[in-house]
Amino acid sequence: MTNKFYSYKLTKSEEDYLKALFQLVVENEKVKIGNNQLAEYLKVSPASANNMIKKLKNKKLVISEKYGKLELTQDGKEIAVWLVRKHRLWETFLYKYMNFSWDEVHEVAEQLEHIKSAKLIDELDRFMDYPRKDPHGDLIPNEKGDYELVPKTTLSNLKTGQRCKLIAVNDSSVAFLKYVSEIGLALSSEIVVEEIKEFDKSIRIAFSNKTETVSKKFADNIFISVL
Amino acid sequence: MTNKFYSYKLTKSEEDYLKALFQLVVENEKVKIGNNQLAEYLKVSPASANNMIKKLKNKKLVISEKYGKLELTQDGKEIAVWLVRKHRLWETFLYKYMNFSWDEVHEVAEQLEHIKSAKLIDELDRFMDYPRKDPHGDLIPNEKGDYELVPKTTLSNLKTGQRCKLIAVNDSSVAFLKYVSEIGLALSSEIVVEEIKEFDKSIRIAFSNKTETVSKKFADNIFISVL
DNA sequence: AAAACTTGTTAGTCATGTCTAACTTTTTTA
DNA sequence: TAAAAAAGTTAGACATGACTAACAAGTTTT
Repeated sequence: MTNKFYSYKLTKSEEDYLKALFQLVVENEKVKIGNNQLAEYLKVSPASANNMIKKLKNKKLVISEKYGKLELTQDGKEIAVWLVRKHRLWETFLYKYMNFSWDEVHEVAEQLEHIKSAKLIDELDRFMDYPRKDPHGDLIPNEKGDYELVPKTTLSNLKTGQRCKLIAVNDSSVAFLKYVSEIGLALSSEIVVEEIKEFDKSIRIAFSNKTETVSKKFADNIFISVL
Repeated sequence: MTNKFYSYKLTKSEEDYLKALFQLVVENEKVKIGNNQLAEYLKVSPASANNMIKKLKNKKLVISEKYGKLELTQDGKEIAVWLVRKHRLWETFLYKYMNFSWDEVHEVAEQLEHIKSAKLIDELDRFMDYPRKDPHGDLIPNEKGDYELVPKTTLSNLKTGQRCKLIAVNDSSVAFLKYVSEIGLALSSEIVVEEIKEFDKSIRIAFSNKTETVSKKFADNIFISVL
């Protein structure tokens, strides 16, 4: 309750848009994020996104000029980080205590992140002994709102012969997460790039004594650190 | 997810109305619950309640004739019990693991009970080792939807000299719950009725080596079993 | 630089759920 | 039992947040 951001009294939708903007603008470090990209990301029409952006501009959480790129204000950014923190703490809780699998946590955490109670989040953090990473390998911002961006390279950026370690996955698609765990990849898996097919840039990778061929699209969503 | 009631795809509001109806019609065993009582309970206008009742009648969750009393169908009742189960499990979780006090649990549980995930509730139940009572002393319906009503007598029904044990409190007002814990009453407290004032039916009670005088309204919200 | 394409905006509609004000029906009470 | 009070209903307005369709502004392409 005694969280400065609750004075904004945002709706669930407004929160969704702020978090989406943060993930597009800040986490992906894209140069320019426009209205239509935001709409596509949130699976709404461009008109809906435009409409919401107006509201968030009135509330001084978003800045943009007409026909210009979208940006978050300092407050907008802080609220978004707070939402990311809540999302990741809930994911960790579901995974570690509620027996949820990798691919099940996201959907329920999307609901739980909108629960309004600063105390609940602080206590959840304490209860889990202040975890630093969520089940997908992403860093959890602390209670002061400090966030760190892991410089993320994707598997698709590697050359033949390189070795790497899986540090995170893009968690936005259940189908993708299912696929990842089905073929046996997990956090910290060591992967060797055996071959990159000229034709469609699909990649043959080796890990834990097996070999799999994955598409470029798949590899785009696997974040790794080069070994 | 694999809960039969999710096929109804109810909104948060629809769920609130169903739960309210259950608590008025079934738990309080009132003979007749009308539209305006429902409205008052939910703190909405009679028009709003009327509007929602129409929707729930279309969905075959509520039955009533024009100008007649309100009732839940079997499905309506089962959904409401499921909501009560979720609410009470979350209250228990907040109280036992998140260091929430008696008077803090209700508000947050009101939000948490709308989270859609049957798995989460089952796991939460398992995690807490299948608790039977919530922090206010109310019984938690099991996963099959069996619910038990504790025959509730209120403190205000006792005569001078009678002894009783506090088994539950009405959890609908934070101010009330705060008052209860401030004067030192808790679940299982033994109370003796020392005197009932003729003038306003206020009651002097003795418990844990102290004496307090409480109003009739207060005593109406304290549920006890006679010793 | 004009045409074509992409992106952003506006106008108008719809569903949900709230409200007030006015009206009708039922119940109470004098 | 007839008037008054209480309870229930309807009509119409509003806010939120989604949509489609049409249009305007920027960006490429040729």
